[in-house]
Amino acid sequence: MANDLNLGYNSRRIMASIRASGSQSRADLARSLGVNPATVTRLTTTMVGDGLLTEEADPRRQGLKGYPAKILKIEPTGLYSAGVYLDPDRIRTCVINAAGEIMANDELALPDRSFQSVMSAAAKSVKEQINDLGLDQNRVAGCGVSYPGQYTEDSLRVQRIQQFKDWPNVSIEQDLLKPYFGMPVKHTNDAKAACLAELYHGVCTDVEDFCYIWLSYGIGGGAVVGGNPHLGRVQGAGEWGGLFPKSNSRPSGQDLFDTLKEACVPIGKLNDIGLEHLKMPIVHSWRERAAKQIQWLCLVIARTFDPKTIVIGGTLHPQILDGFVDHMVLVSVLGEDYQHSLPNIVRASRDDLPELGAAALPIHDVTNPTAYAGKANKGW
Amino acid sequence: MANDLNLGYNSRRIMASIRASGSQSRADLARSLGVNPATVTRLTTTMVGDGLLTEEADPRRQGLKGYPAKILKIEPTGLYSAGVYLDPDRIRTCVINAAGEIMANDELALPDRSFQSVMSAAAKSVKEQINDLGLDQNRVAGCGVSYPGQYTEDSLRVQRIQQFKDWPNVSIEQDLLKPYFGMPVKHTNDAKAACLAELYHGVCTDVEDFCYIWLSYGIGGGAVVGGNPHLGRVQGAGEWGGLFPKSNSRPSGQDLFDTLKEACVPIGKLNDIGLEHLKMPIVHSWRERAAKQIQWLCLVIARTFDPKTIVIGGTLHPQILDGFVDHMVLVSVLGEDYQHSLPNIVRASRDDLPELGAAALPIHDVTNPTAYAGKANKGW
DNA sequence: ATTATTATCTTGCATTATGCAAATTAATAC
DNA sequence: GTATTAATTTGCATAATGCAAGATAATAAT
Repeated sequence: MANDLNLGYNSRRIMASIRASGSQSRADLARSLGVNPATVTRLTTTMVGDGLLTEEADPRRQGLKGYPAKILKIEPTGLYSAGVYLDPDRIRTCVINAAGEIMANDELALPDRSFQSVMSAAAKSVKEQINDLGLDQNRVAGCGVSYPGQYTEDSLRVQRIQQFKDWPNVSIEQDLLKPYFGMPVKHTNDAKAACLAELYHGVCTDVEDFCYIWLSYGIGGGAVVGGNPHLGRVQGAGEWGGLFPKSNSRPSGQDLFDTLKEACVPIGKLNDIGLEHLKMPIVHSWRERAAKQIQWLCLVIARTFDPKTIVIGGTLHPQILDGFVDHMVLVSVLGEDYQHSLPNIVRASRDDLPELGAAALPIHDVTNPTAYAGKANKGW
Repeated sequence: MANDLNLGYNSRRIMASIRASGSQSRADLARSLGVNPATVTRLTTTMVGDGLLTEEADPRRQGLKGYPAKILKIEPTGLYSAGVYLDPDRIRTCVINAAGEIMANDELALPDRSFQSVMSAAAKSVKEQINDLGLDQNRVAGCGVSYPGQYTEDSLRVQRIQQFKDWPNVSIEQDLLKPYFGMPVKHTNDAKAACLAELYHGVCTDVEDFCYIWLSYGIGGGAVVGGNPHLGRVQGAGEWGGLFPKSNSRPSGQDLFDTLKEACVPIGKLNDIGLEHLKMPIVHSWRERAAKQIQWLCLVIARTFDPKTIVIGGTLHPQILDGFVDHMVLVSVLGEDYQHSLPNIVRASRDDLPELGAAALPIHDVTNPTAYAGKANKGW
């Protein structure tokens, strides 16, 4: 399957419903999706046969009348996906299963920054993992690639990433990447990948509309509308960083980095920030100021996208990110004139592994109803 | 038809394609929609038979080889829709055809502000127009209702409008309005209705993703994502007004109104602003300041939704709105650190008739693919 | 003038996905 | 042991589409 795996629209809706609402009986699925029970039976029997779903007894249905429902759950071993995260100075790779569990992962130094070297090294690592795990390549949905940085606008609809300026323009249409990996490859930036990680394996599996605030060296993010990542005209949707002009202080990791440097507290990189730094007054006041800026950003998000949930995550020290969420939870009014209750503001759960979101990209392509690109003959 | 009119998914896609790209041959439709020519033939023949589409000779195809294509256009008389706009002190109603032409309209004073009186009066006016035009009720898709104001959050998902505080909570689910009109009724606020007017009969018929800045007494707006209005958690998506705290000066009609009042230039209502006011220095400086605020808003929109187009419209004096657009066109850089070209920023074309957008609501429901709610069995 | 070429449109047949209704199944309730 | 109940399955009908061959109406070539 996988590469020949071509799930129909309602099969994808079944996958989405189980991911969002958990394991369900066929009857439940039929009710919630508004399709005939017979249809669910037919679709799920092939899906169970293909190893995508598993049947098990319903523990909750003890003592009730009627035919005991058989519960359908997503079979972790039914589908796998590979993920690659490209740091400026290293490559992280992984293979995940359908449950979002890391089956294997690896970290390697960048050979050099040429497109060929980077992609060859990444592909080699991924292929090794698939081999070592003894996976059938047909069960691997594809490989996702993510990287830090925003997109720059070019002629045509081609994008380029700042960290790798000498790369050929990697377009979504012309697949430059597939030759390296020998399977479908999709790519996006780290923040948008983090979005997908939460949508598929994190705190937003049951949320149709949410926004993600991704705090790393820069301030990135993304928006999911109707269960689908919304990218925008120049792939700039949800790139909140631009709301904080670089000439001012801003709630970014680079800003904290610079603040520490000015205060003569030398750190090599963001990850070097430890508990001893968090206790420092200068960091404390930075966190207080940044929290207020994040609050303003949440207000802007609430007034633009008005999402159900706002997720905060990134590579900043977890305690700093936790602090931002705590700040928002303590706030009773989001901002001036904001008459509503706060949207649900939560901490990201899968921002520790940036390659996980990348790996979710092919899964999305293969199993999400909104990504369905088959013949369009919806209903009658 | 109409009330029994139940267009399938691909039939709706055909309507959408013709609306967006203009009259097309069946072959063009088949190519652009990615469906078989035979399918287009079958669907369009019934649609022509139902009077939704008309066939005509293709003038451009003179002198070319091959079977001369027959061009399909939307038949204006194939579908009608009624619209109601509720001002705080008057009711405006209209009936439009499928081409968005006003077939009849009316303006009446509010009898009183009770729900019953307002709805009865509006329904009576609409029914009279349908009768006078001699329309088959089955050709009327329904009635749309719009009104100024934002939604307030209530328990459950019920909304209420400030101007009509004593109204029963009008939910989208439980249809309180249908009994008055005897046909399907949908409602939304004036800004979101204006969005639809541009999407169906204005400057955004070919734009999948756009944002609308609606300037009236207040600052409203909306966002269309993937050809569908995005509403948000508390129907607050695109309500940009909240980005300008009321404690400060803001680019709203009320703010201009107050500015004039302070300068001892008494006007009764927004519509009283005439050319003589536009020449005044105080208005000039207000416009300059407001234009900068609108520019900032465009920057925020570009950094959140990143839409293809931003539409500016409303009930402010047209020259003021034109001025905002002109300001944006002259600006070469949208804002600090904004590296991209500007989104397309245009003047609304259908903001003169607020009831028009309301009338587009039922048309959207009946003909838009994204609003298709039939059995979900998209493709194989 | 006739034939070839071309592109659009249409029709017959096969296929896919689904709904409906009746039948089957496995539990509890009486 | 029989009735009731709810989930699931199966047989049959139906809707929507694709494919391929054919019909149609124009221009181009001979």
